Amino acid sequence: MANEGFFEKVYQVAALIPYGRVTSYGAIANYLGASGSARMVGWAMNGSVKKELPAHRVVNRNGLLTGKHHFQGTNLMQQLLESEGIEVVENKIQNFEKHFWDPMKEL
DNA sequence: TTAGTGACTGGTC
DNA sequence: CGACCAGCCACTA
Repeated sequence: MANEGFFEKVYQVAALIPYGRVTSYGAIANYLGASGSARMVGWAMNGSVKKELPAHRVVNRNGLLTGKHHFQGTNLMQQLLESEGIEVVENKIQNFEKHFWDPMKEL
């Protein structure tokens, strides 16, 4: 687990997010040891679709679907989250702490 | 090469 | 408690 670069690790963690769970960019960045570089996690997610990553399970620390704009349009991200049993209202996850998945804690 | 931008976060006012 | 500022690193023009 030392060959991967920053992006590879981001992809790895994102791919490990279990069904019905969500995490934040900061959590991933912190797990990678780059807590101050949460933006890079978001930038890495730029190729999430190509990497087939469940980017819809990754939101900012507020549980807000900040990146939903990068999805196919509009409510696709919210739709996916709701399909997994996650309550989403106005692009915001309800009970975020309850659905939160911490890579540092789970991994 | 320099400058600008961005799927973020934490602290301060 | 809502809004603003600064730090962070990679990529594009």
